[in-house]
Amino acid sequence: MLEAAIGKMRGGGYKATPQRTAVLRALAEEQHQSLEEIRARCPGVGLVTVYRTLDLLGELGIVRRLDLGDGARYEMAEDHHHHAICESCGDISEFEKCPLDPTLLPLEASDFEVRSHSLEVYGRCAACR
Amino acid sequence: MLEAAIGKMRGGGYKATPQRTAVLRALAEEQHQSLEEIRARCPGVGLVTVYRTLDLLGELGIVRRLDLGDGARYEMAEDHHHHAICESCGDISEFEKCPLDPTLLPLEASDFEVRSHSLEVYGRCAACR
DNA sequence: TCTGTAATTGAAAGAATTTTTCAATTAGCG
DNA sequence: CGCTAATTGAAAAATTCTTTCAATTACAGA
Repeated sequence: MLEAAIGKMRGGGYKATPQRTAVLRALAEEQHQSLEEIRARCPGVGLVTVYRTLDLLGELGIVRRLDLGDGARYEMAEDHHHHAICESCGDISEFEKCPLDPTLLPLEASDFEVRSHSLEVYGRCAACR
Repeated sequence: MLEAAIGKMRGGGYKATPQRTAVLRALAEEQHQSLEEIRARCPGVGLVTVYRTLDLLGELGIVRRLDLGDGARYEMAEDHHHHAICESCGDISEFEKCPLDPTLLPLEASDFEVRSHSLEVYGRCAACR
């Protein structure tokens, strides 16, 4: 999985530096991390490099940036999924099954070409009820 | 509409100051404004007061904060709607018809109590195609 | 394997955004 | 109309992200 990402970098003409792979490894350890959480997992890498690597991985489609109300978070893009955010404890969980009904999308009719979408569900998780 | 919001403020024990109503009026003029756009519409109101008013209106459910990738934006909560964001020109349009199929939501089964959701659709608008 | 070079790194400075502090002002109750 | 707790805003601080630039390094080609 990391190999695939590293290949994508090299394929794009970018160097696979130790710093970049360290950030990648950090991202692979847990989803939805804040910048400081990522930084804590790759202590040797400078702040600026982390930012730049996240940008690069974002452009390559390897990483996605989230903004769920409490600042920026980052996750490996991997498979299509959505987020369920508990308003009580802040826990973020993922679900794969996409509840979007494409036939209900009125946008194509209005000449808007849909490329992607993101869906966030807010509520209370099992533990908090 | 502004009256309703002002009533909600007073009902919550908050004062309806000229600054707060000025921010409300600014918000009513256009959806998805950045902080500076809002500020430009109520020049007499101090920066801190704008931030605090947006917080307050958010707590009261009158205003919603968005984060669509280019920093914070604010909109009157009003009716349930979603956003279509053009990746080319950045234009944000709204659509009311919710394409969520509730029967596909697998969350209730996992004891997650859904309270609300937000859906953003990314792509290219008619003008940019 | 070695070398040259363009890409990359990171410290420091800067910019942008949001929050805190606190003294002065004011909305609205009685 | 006066009192008081809530509100305001200027200044300073905190936080978050970006730019700059000299030093370092990955890796393509010899």
